[in-house]
Amino acid sequence: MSTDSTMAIGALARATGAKVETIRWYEKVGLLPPPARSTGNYRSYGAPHLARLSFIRRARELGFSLDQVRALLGLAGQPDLPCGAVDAIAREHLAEIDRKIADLQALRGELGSLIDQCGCGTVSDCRIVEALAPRERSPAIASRE
Amino acid sequence: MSTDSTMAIGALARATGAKVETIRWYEKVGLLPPPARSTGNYRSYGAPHLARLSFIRRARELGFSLDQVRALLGLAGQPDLPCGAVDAIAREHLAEIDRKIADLQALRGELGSLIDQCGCGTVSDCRIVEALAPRERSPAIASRE
DNA sequence: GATGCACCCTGTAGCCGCTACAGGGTCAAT
DNA sequence: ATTGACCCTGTAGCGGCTACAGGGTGCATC
Repeated sequence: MSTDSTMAIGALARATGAKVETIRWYEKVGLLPPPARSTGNYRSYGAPHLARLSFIRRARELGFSLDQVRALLGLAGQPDLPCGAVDAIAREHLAEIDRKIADLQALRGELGSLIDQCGCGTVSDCRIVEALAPRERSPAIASRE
Repeated sequence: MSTDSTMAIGALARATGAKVETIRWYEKVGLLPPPARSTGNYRSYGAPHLARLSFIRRARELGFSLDQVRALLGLAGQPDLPCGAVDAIAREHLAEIDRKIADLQALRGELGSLIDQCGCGTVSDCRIVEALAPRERSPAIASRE
């Protein structure tokens, strides 16, 4: 049949949206198994590689770390286990996302109110600089060397 | 007077909450000017350094990049300029924070609904794995090699 | 058969913002 | 004299790639 679905690294990259260098790097760090090589020493990928790399890409898009991806891949290969472990990884990641959102929102609030207070005169009476640099270069402190 | 406010690197670290290595690194990348040295070649910091490092720390806490901090420090040293440039840096940073928040919230939504759909049976019918790995290891694709 | 071009290979260095050593020197107190 | 806390320089590592340099391969075209 003509469905001899092997491809070189560039085709795999196009099929998954990953960059060629990224694929090689995933191989180096053990996320993708080393594929067979052609006569000219080219990497030759089949459908399982495509599936695995797609998995990795999707998990990365969801923000999982490579260590988490590794764990998920390990679990995905054992379909008879209860999926509590998968759930735990996902929930932990969700909690971290929530933490990051909260941090950024706090930041946003602080920064936003600083910007709102800026009357846009000169730097010397800019609230932003003032809030950052308490008395820097003011005679009271800076001149005492 | 006893207010000879020079200090070694450790004291500066304690005063600002930065780590000693971080301070040396800031010097290396040009954020902090190289201070005077004591007889034993110890760095000797004064009040201007303290103020400058405090500025850096606060800006970093607000999430500015080191390049942005550099720009802000440059502007802060010229008090007679209009503060529009400061404002611009801050607004750009704010916009980026907003972008990150939006990205994370989208992520959170996706991941949250995946987790909600997990009936917590076995891995093989886990929605999370399923969503990540479309048909990986299923006979339809994986076995065709 | 020579040329061109797209693709592939390995290996190394760089990005950000630190952090963590290793292997020494200095200083004050005991 | 010795301890111990501090300081110094220099290098390597983190995550997750990205970007070269300097070559080899494979196929089409003249």
